[in-house]
Amino acid sequence: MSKTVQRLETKESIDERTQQVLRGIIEGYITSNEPVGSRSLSKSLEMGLSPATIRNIMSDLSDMGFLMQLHTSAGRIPTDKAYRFYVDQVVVANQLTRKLQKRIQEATQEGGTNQVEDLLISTTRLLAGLTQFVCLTSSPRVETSILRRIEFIRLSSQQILVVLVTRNGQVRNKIIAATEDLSQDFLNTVSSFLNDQFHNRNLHEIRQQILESMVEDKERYDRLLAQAVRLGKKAFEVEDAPELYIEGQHNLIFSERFRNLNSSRGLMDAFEHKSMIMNLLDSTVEADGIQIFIGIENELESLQDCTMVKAQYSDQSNVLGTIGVIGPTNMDYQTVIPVVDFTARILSQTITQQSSSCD
Amino acid sequence: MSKTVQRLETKESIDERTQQVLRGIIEGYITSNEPVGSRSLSKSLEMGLSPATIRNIMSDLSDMGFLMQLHTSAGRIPTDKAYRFYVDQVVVANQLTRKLQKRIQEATQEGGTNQVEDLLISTTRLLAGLTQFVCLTSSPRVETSILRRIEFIRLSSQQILVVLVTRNGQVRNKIIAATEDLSQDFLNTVSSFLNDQFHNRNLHEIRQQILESMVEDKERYDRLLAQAVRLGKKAFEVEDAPELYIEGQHNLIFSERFRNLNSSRGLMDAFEHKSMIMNLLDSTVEADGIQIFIGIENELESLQDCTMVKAQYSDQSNVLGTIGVIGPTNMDYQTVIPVVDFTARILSQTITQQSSSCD
DNA sequence: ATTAGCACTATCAGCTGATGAGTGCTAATA
DNA sequence: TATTAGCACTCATCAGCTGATAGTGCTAAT
Repeated sequence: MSKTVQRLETKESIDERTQQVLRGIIEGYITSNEPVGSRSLSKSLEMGLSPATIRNIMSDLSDMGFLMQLHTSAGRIPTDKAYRFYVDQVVVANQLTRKLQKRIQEATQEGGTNQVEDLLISTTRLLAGLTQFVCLTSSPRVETSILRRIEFIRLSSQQILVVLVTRNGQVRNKIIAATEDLSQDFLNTVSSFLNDQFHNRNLHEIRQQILESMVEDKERYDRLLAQAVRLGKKAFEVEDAPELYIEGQHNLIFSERFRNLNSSRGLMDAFEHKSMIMNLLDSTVEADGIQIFIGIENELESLQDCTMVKAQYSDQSNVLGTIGVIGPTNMDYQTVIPVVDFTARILSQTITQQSSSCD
Repeated sequence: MSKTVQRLETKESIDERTQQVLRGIIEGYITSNEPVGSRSLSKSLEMGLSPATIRNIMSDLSDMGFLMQLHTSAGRIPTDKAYRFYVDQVVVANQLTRKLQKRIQEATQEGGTNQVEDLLISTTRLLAGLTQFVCLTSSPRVETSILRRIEFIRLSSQQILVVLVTRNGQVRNKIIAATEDLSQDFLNTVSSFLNDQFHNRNLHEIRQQILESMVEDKERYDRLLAQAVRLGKKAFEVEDAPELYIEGQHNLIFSERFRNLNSSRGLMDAFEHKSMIMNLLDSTVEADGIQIFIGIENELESLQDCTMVKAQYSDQSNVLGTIGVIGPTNMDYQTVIPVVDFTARILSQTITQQSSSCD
């Protein structure tokens, strides 16, 4: 049933006037959230067309698959195909108001402790608040993060705390069990050995190399090296599951805009399966810029009544993660798109600043 | 409007048969979630009382304030006062099934990384799942936590990472700005100085003492001491806001049991004000055991359609925090109470194990 | 090519009467 | 005297009907 629709095409040539009518219907539906009928459109368009003429045009648009009716005597509403047309052909990259820009910038700046986690959470919350939709953010994959510093702290004879700092300011803690009692001094030697060895390498590479070291001739190891490898192995076994931040779920239920959604329940349930949502969020075709998935363009069935607008964020060199919102298909694309875009940019910028404050 | 009702009293002496009827109504309403009428009660009670007699008794109970009617021709439902009677007089501390006990124990055990945060989150989720209500847990107050270890890690000339480990296994990270470039060696000296000085003291005491040191004659300080105090001050300025974990909010909306709730919206909104909820959760009169707040016994207005069942958890010496559920007043007290109780015990037990694995 | 006119249709709010579950009261009963 | 049967009464709910409204499609006139 759920065959994957990559993207709806809108190549067909539609004559100018018809386009204008279509645009009118789409924007009417976006603002009113009500099916739009020929009479009211005739007035609001101010093109001097009678309702009857509009009806003819509407009929054509229905045949072309741009419009549909919920029931015979209701006005028409745009199909996913219409929104795709609208986004591709009509929406121009318009500027955000200075006011809004400032608001985003300020919100991103604040938040005392300058750790990435906090930044991501507050940004996610911000975007959920601004759009009144659900906002999702994937945290940087630890896999590809670059090691800035690793440190071992002896907690007791059986427990060692690993502190792992990545270049972009993520800090991970993990308590590992010690197989023998190691002194703090010894642990310091191990950390500085690992720091020297793996400085500025990404965690994936590091893990690889440690595994290789382990199969090498064990005879050749001195105690330091042996322990370094052993501790390193445990330390870098960071949970592969990158985190996903979700904010604004309550909008799904309380926001008026979501009201003609079939199953907000289904969506809520989907959000429980974080890994699935992660994949969806991070699966990205184009390298940069905004990506928009309208209705059935979404692979996930419970998302097929919604539009997802997302953008990647990155530091100076790498793509780190994705931030996006999920809203009704008749969202106000004209403002949502630039808001997501700008937020992602600011996020990138802030993270870049943080990670460049290394030595 | 919202005058504080500490606790509804149930001193009145009610004759045995009347009590049984009341109990029947309460349990009937708990299981069916429908007002219970005289006829059906007459059958289910099997006391050989005719509906008419039951009606008379019901009428008395209404006068005493134990029952009310939503409308004339509907059956009766228990008042908050009735639930209070039920909880105090009727519900006996019954045992959980072995099966359920095992389930709680297992769920608490798992979860690889043995840090308190993860434990609290997974326990909160567990309890929300078991009860199908909303579950709240307050994390241990950092204020009163006992220092196990503090460590400074030089990230760059301007940034120092503070790692703070408490006795019960909480790890806090904080990046602080350095006023001058300090070597890692020097930082190590500072950490071990602070560790010596403050080992096994709670953070609140430590902060006090540092402040006192600062006002002492500064002339007498050598460089080490001066820096130790300065860094220590920043390091121990941990955010005072303890964390609050909330799980199962969707039950509020999707669970059948919450259906006769006036405003789930109001509750959802209340949950946004975490500090307020925190206070509510942590404000505790009695020292230990289960605490139950029924309907209007709750101070918070939006909670007055609900019952909150909570219990504190602790390590070997101190109360650490509170775990509780919020559900409809006609929840199944017979099982909810022991579930919360048992979960809190297991939580205490697990945390105690963790912190006793120090040297 | 456009439009006016008309028949058609679905939804919605408001009204109706029937039904049923429940009560309270009173008088009969054990 | 406590219990119960009987009866009148009260509401909430539901199905079915109503007219109003807002939309459409089609056809014939412009």
